[in-house]
Amino acid sequence: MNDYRAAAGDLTDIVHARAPPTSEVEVASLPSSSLTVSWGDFGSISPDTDVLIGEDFGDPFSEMGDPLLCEGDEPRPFMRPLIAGQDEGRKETIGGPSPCGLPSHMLQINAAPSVVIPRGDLSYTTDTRLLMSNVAEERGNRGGMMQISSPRNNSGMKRRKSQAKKVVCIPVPAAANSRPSSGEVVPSDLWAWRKYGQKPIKGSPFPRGYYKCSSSKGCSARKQVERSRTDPNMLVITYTSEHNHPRPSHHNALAGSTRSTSKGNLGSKSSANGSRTPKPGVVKWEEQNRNCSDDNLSSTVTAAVATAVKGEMDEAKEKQFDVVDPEFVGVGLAHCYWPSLMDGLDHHLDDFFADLGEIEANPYELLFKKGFPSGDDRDRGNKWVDPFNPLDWGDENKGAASFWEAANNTGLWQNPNVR
DNA sequence: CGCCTTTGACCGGCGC
DNA sequence: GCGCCGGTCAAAGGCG
Repeated sequence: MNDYRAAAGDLTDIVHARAPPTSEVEVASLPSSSLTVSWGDFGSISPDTDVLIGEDFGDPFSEMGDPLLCEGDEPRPFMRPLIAGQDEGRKETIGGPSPCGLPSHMLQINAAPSVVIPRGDLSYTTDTRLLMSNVAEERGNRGGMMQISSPRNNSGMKRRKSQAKKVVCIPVPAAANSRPSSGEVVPSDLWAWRKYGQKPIKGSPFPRGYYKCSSSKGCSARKQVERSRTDPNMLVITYTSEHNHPRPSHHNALAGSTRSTSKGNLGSKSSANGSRTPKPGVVKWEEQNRNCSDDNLSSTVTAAVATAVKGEMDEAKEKQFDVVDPEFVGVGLAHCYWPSLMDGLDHHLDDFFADLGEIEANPYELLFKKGFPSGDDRDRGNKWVDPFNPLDWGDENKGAASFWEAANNTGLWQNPNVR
């Protein structure tokens, strides 16, 4: 049994562990009620159970309910904050079906230091040095029981700036993986972001993209998007600073958001790496409705905006990282809202996002695609589909279809405020 | 023309 | 003090 140590104390630090199908987690001492454990079904990330342990990612689930909490469900014990003096010693089993009965599952634990001690094949403490050493051992070893994604957070490394951060981990839309090293699709929220930099990150085969809010001049909101260094199927989005302006309306957001083109090869330096991606938001409704009958369409599920970050999937493959099933469709609350948006979609959008609140680092806002055009697809001029148009949910999207089938079967139309 | 991405340069924090 | 590294800037060029 490996004894992995999860350091805590930095918002940006997330321990991403791959657990065996069934593991037992014991709640250890609780210094506060800061621990929440949430089920999250993120689609076909892996056949195994994933475990996310980190400290205070900004608690993206806190106000909106758990994304996998089924409608009508009472908050489950593992979905509420654990309470000191009450939950110590309580054990939870990681594994088996998710609460909503969907096939794969991920358990995310937002943990304060020293509060979770997975048992069985998992073990966490807060010993930073051990974390570091195990990171080195485990990197690239998918056969291990777990992987730790970020060695950065430890008491020995100070943050440059004390900034509030929200970190969200989401699965990489599948077609981004199928896309050769040309680029990586980043699901977007409805803020408008302008990419202002990209840097290779030491220890990771994937670069990190830097984005500024372009909705309003002077807005200091930024986000960083990178792939998890240990699980290339995961995107880690780090939000810093707050928006100093209201959330843009849907259309405004799209208008000011990431540029894109349907041309696969522009012959420019930017196209040389194939990183430009179509922007679904600029596709007119009429086009979308036409496209939904296009069998060749690699359509989008929900992405309002897609931006591109140069990826290194080939390199990842060489390192034997898993590449997710191209049929993968991310599962987030946004999906669960679609049925209610079927009628008068435009009219309801404002309410929709108003309901979502102001939590920008929120998985519900993560808008996934139902497949992404490969370079060839883009060359053929295939359009991306507006996720806000339910008619764009074509049958060819098996991943989305399976999701919706499962969701229908399990009553997954959720109210994110149910908790 | 405005906004976008790309990308090399630059800057500052940090470890040695 | 030096080098590494992450984060940001800004020029260049493309797109609508």
